Formats: sequence, structure tokens, C-alpha cells
Amino acid sequence: MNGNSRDAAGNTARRPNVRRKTIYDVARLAGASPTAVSAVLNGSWRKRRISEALAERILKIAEDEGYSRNMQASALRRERSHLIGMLVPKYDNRYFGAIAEGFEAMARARDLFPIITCTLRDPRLELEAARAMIAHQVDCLVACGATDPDRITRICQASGVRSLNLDLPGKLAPSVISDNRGGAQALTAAILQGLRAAGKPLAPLLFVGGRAHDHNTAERIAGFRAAHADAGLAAPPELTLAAGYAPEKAEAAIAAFVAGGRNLPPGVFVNSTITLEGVVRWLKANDAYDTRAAHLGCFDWDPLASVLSENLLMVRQDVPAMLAALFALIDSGESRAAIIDLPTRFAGGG
Amino acid sequence: MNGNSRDAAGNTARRPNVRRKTIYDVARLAGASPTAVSAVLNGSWRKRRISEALAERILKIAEDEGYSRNMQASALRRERSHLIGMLVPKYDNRYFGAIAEGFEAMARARDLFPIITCTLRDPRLELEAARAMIAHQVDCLVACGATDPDRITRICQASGVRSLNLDLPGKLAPSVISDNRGGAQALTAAILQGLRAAGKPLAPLLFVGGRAHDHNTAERIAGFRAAHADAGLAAPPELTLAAGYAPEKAEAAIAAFVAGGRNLPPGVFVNSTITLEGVVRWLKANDAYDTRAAHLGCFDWDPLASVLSENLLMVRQDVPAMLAALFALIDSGESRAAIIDLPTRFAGGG
DNA sequence: CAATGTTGCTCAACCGATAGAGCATCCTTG
DNA sequence: CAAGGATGCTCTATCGGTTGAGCAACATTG
Repeated sequence: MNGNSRDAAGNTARRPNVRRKTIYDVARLAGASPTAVSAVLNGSWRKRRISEALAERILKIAEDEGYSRNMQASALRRERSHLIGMLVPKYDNRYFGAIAEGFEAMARARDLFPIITCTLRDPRLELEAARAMIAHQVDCLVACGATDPDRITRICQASGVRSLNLDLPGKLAPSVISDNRGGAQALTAAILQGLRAAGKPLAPLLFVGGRAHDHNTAERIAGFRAAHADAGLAAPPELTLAAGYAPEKAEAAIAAFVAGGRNLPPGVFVNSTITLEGVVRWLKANDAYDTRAAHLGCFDWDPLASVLSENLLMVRQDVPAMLAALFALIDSGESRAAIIDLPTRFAGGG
Repeated sequence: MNGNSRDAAGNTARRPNVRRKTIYDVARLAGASPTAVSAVLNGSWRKRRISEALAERILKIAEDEGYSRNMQASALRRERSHLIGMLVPKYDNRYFGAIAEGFEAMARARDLFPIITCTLRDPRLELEAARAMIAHQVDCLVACGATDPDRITRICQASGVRSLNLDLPGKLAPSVISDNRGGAQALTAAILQGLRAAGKPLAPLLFVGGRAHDHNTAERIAGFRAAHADAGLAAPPELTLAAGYAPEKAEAAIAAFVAGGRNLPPGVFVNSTITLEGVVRWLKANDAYDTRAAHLGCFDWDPLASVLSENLLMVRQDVPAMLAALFALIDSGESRAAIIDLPTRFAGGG
């Protein structure tokens, strides 16, 4: 089958001309044992009763020689890598960007080395990436916005790796998510209120974006419908266009909707900033867009879009709170499945 | 495969109760040697003259047992980790997001495991992250948008790790960057042309954002000035506000500029989308903003901002070309310092 | 039939760091 | 001054995979 699929990088793997320093090199120069050097350099020297004098000598030599610990060897021996992995769908929006940045900072604050990889919302890539992370011995894996979190949890469990879910919940591991239903309900209500304030007739809104079968989109649709009910409106299913997140899909969905002979509703609930791009593009291309007249709401937050638009309502998920909850779970060692549902905030109306 | 850690008290994240499978486990079950198992599982079995029959038996058992290679151990022995690291300043814009996504995809296509970490434009964090990556034995490190690329290269060299620069050039390692000067010159010319087309009087533009001492900002200022010269305009230094990328800094800079008794120029060259946020916020807050009247240009590309604005010109750096050039260098093993300067593209005028 | 080659597999020595056990000294204390 | 303890350090096995060397068994050749 695959005899030789190796070294795609054209075998640039020449042996390094600079031999890496090891504890053995440092030990020789310090006239001490590798054990002593190891203890000094990993901080366990007090416990191991190494004298302050020797510790200082070793530290100085290590510094001078540019010694750098080989974490692979260290992790191998200690059966603990201090690596923490995270899977993220995309880097094309502020939400996941903020999650990635915050995750890294909080991991580092705990002396964990964060490894983040984006999986492009591709289920196969998600599994492959999870397996790769496990092979690299991550101590813990966070699946953020995964299409099938439970599948990932099962893979982790098989290798004894702890896993947690973020943004999208699973049934097999602790999950930290936003209150999508509540946020969507509030956003929908605000869009309707905008219509009222503008003296326009109330009518059911259009829902665009997301995947009907994913938890968050389902919850948002539920909130969307609840807000309609609260306003005494029906929310007919044909106004729900959840054909994916990509801008082109949103454009195509709206085009098909209109081509079906229907009138465009007076307001639109958009499921993400990336989808918003497609929605606005369609509206502009079809001369239906006017910054003052549009009644748009977006379940996602982008400060630049927010400041550039007049009538754009945005829901901001509370990334710091989500990460705080996530790391509280990680710190506590909790691994029972349970969902932590955090409230969202409103950000800007232009 | 039931609950989790045995010692509920104290150290929870301790030893996993699921003992990881090793080649020794598989070897025992297959009635073969660990050597044979290793060879089969890493693909070198043909070279090592293992029979097809044994290979298949081992593969099946490994699959059934859920074996997963310990990359730490593997990397330790082979002195090649197949890890490739990248430092990135921020995840708060599409440019670095696209770089991160593309980098991951191209690394994976080469059987390298990408490790990306964001350093928040913090020089200290950059060095710390570089050192951490080296400790984790990356085979190669890409410094993207680093504040001091040469410092990072020197650290890498001391450990025999290959390094490359992206987005911001260094003098000690190969660098792939955008033609910032040319892009800025074209963008500036386009803004001026917009003024002309709108029948407004030509006047020097304002330059906002970036750090005067970083290469890219310096180049962009040069291009900005060249375009002014081309149009027969002076570009007085007091119109150049390079006080950082953050939105608040841009707002503050403009506020100070105006407070100094000067009139706001008829058009603005903005150095990044993140800065644009601050610029627009100030313009709106001061009633100076009108989507149709504003003459804004941004050296950065954000499709949502682009589609939301009427008169916003954006320069799009050619991320795919940059990554292609980067990996061409990586694949070729090139490590001599040289700068590859790629043209930018225009994207959208609203 | 001996010499040589090929096939299929195993042995043992690593890679670098770490932890348990052990071993001299030196210091107390009765 | 011997027993007991503290101090300061080293020895050695080990984590899991990989690799050069080596060894039977069988096939081929002159």
C-alpha cells in the first residue's frame, strides 16, 4: 500500500551542525552528575537536596551554554507533556480569534504549552487533528465548535486523554457554551423592536446561516421563534435558511428564496459574521441595502463591522467568561459531562 | 472505560487509568518483536524486509487495540520532531487568520505538525514563545510579523533550528514579505484619485496606525509619500500618526491631532483593519463620518468591512502567494538571508 | 558441495531527562 | 565515642520508539 510516503519536505533533515546541548554537556562542564543538572534545571533541586552553590554554578553554565531542555525527553519520562490542545473551526472571525488568544494566555499562565489547530469545520480533519494531538501526548484536549464533540471525546477516552467541549456541547464531556437560545431571543426581539421604532409594520424575520443540525443553530432558531411568539408573530419554517456558514451559501440561499417568488422580510437574523458578509453582499448587489433602512441582527460580534454599520445589532458571546469556566473545569480536574451555559451580551447598535 | 481519576482528592490530572498501548503491547499480541511493530507502524517495514503477512497482522492488531504512536518518543530517537512552529502577532484580523489557516494546511500536506502561537506583538512573549518552541524541538520556526526577527533567528541558530521570517523581514534568515511600499503607493494614489473623482480639492492625506520603527510601516509611509510626490503634493510629517495598531491609540492620535488646532485632511490612509476600527469610531463620534463622503484607504483586507462600506479602499496582501513562497524556501532547505517581496492586490472599493 | 546471496526477523544500544534508591560525609546527642 | 540523623550528591533503570548489526533459514550459483 504505502511503502514510502515519507519526507515530503524533500529531506531537508540534514543533521544539525550545531549539536544541541544536553544535561550531560552541562554536567561535564560543571563537574556534576546529570541528575544534579536535571534537578537544578527543572526546579526540583531543593527537594533533592542539591546545595545552593552547585545549583548556581549549574544555572550559570546552562545559561552560558545556551542549554534548552528537551521537552520530548522530559515528557517521555514524566508521562506528562504539559501540552494542552485545542481544536478550532476557523480563524476567520473575531470570536474564534478571541478564544484562541485567550486560551493561549490562560494555558501559559498555568505552565501549559497551548497547541491550537484549526479544522475548517471538516469532521474528518477534526478527527485526524484530534488523533495527531493525542499522538503528541497532549494532557488535555479542548474541542471548540466541533461538529461531533462526542466522537472526539471517545477517541480521547480510548487513550486516557481528558477532553472538554467549548462552544458546542457534547454528551460525554464537560461543555462550556453560550446561551444561544436566550441570546437569539433577545436579538430577535431587538430587531423587531427596531422595526417598531422605525414605524414599520411588524412581520416575521428571515433567519440566515448555520447548519440546522448543529446544536447552536438549533438553539438560536428556537430563540428566534420564541421571540416571534412573544411578539404575537408566527415564524414560518420557510423563512429559516440554515444552509451553512459560508458567505456564498447565504447569498445563494437568499437568491433562491427570492427566486421562489417570496418577498424579502423587513429584517434579517444572521447567524455569524461570515454569513453576514454574504447577506450584505446580496442586499447590496440587489439594491436592497441601505445602511439606515436595513434591520439586521447578527449572532456574532465584530467591532469593525459594528462601528461601520448604522443598524446592525450584534450579539457578543462572553469569551472571557467562557474561558474562565473552561479553565475552572480544567483546574478542578472535573470530567463528568455537564453543560455550563453562559449568557451573551449585546454589543453596539452601530 | 468508566469514570476517571482514582484519587479524587488532590492531584486529579495525574496518571491516566487507561494505560496507553505501546509497540510492546502490540508486539506481544502479534507474537512479534517491538522492532517489527515499529517498522510496520512507521512505514519503514518494506525497507526492513518485514513480510506482508506480518505487516497486515500487526496493522490489524494495532487498529483493534487503538494504538497511537507516541510522537515524543519517536521524535526523541529520530532527532526530528516533524513539528513546525509559527509565531503570529494576533488573531484579530483576517490577514493573520488566513496566514494561520494556510500555514496549517500546507504544513499538514507535508506531514509536518503545525504549532502556532500568538505573541500579542509583545517582544518578550515572542522570545519566550520561540524558546518554548525550540524546547519542544520544532524542526523549523517561522516568525511572522515579529517585532525583532533577527533576535529570534539568533536564538534558533544557537540551537541549530532553522528559522524563516514572514510579513516582516530580518537580516539573518530568509524573509517573505509583501511589497508594502508599492501597495501603499497604489493605495494612496487611489485615495487621491477618489478625491479628484468626487470633485474635491486635492490635499495631503492623513496616515494613521502602525509603528514608525517597524519595517512595514516605514515602507508604507515611503509609498504614501511617493504617491503624494507623484500627485505634486507634499506629505508633511505631522500628518503621519504611527502610534501603534490598537484602535484606542488611533482614536487618541486623531483626537490629539485635531486638538492641536489642525483641520482633518480630506482622506485617510489607515494602516490596518484594527486601526480602522479606531479611526471610524472617532469619525463617527465626531460627526465627521459619512459613508458616501469619507475617503478611506486601509492597508489590510477585511471582506466584511469591504462590503459594509461605500468608500473604503482596501489593500489585500497575497497570502497564498506568500505561503507558497515560504514553503518553497522550507522545502528547498534554503536558509540564506534574502527577501522575497510579493505584490499586493486591490480588493473592493465598497 | 561449498560459497554466496536473499529473506524475514530479533537484539541491544541508544535518544535526553527523571525518580527511586543508595552512599559517603558531617553533625548531633546521650 | 557509637548510634542516629541530616546533608549533598551519584548510580541506574526507565519512559516508547528507532536503528545498525546480526542471525537463522532457505535459495542460488559455480
